[in-house]
Amino acid sequence: MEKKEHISKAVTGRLPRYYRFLCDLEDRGVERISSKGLSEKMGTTASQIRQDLNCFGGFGQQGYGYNVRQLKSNIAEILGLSEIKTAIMIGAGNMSKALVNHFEFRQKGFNLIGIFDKNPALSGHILNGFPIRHIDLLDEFCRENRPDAAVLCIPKKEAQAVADQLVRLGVKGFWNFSHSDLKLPKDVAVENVHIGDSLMTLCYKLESK
Amino acid sequence: MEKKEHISKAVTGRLPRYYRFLCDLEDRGVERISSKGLSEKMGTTASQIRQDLNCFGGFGQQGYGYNVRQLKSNIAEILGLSEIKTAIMIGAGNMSKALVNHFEFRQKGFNLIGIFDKNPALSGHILNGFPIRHIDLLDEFCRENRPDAAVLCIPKKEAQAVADQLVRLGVKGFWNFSHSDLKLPKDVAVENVHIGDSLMTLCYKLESK
DNA sequence: TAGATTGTTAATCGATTAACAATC
DNA sequence: TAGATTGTTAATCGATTAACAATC
Repeated sequence: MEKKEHISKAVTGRLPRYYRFLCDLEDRGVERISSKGLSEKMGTTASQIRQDLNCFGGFGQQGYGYNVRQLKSNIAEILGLSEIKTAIMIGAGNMSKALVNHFEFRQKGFNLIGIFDKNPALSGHILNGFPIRHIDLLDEFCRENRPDAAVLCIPKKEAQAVADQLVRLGVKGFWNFSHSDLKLPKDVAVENVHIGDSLMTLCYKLESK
Repeated sequence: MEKKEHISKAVTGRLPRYYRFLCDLEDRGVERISSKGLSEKMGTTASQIRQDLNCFGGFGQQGYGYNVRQLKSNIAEILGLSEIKTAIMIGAGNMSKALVNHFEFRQKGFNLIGIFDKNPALSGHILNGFPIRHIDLLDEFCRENRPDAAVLCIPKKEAQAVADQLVRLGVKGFWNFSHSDLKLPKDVAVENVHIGDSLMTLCYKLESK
């Protein structure tokens, strides 16, 4: 019932997965689910699910469980998915193509509004409806359009400099696919997708069996 | 000095990042580093670093710190990077292209040995030196080449079925880029790259500021 | 030797699980 | 009402941090 003051990273880190499973349940036409039922699907404990959700409010009903559609919408609200943010993409290589063509930014709370690349040969090309702009136009574009976030699909060496530039231009969040750890002001949000670390972890798991 | 019996997931999850920073230090010609020095670079505590490393052995020296090259090689050994494993890739879309062209599998402990796609039109095409094979040839190929792992770059709906097939064929590890959670036997290793979850997390971080 | 820094134990902190009264 | 299942508190477990003796 009571909203907690501070929510731990452990909890917020699990919210997207809850959301994903609730979307799935809704798609299958499931109307209600108990913490027990959901825990079995997700491979966690009912206790943890209830504990997690109650950080944000009492979304369930004793004797009934949780209404799938409602809980999904509650979590969407918590995640901020309904307040669509704007994002630009830096780099127009294969990773960018993969994201632009196969990834639903909108469903994850973002509206892609521009793509930039330093290669002049790409300028003017269209990526799934988006014209690629030269990186020199970044300043102007940002001043006019004030993007909330940037997706960095550029090499390691270029990432920090571009990120710094974007911070100066008011960008408040980074989705970082460059294989590097960025040093940025504390009020700037960063989500790293370190796929190299992920593959090494798989290597370790295979090794230790 | 003593190797621990069981290593927690929290610890092993940090190893790739240690490795990354040590590679970086080596590249810059740094010979030695103290836990304090490394902790400052990485934004952790010296205590945690020493604690983590001592799960696997006493790699440092009192009064000196750690030898960068040696520690890097120790961690590579722990991660199993030197025992190269074989991997195949399922799906030959943009994500696959991005990985094949820009990602160093070898450095992360894997040798890519084949790419498969269900689209016959792609069969025979070459991706960065790798011929794309039709998915119908998967069984035969696996029986002959016994890949250790598979990289799944296919849509959600197809992922589970292909994974099941591959498990039957002896594949022991999955690097999963499909936007789904796979249900697999416990002795099979899975590393999920849920980029959707990652972007939602960024959305949340932006929201809560 | 004196200074530095590890390896390791003990103390703290946080997260997960268990239990159960509240209540639909 | 009786059964089910939540919300929430208490107990357990694990992970991080602090401290310091060992030692290079």
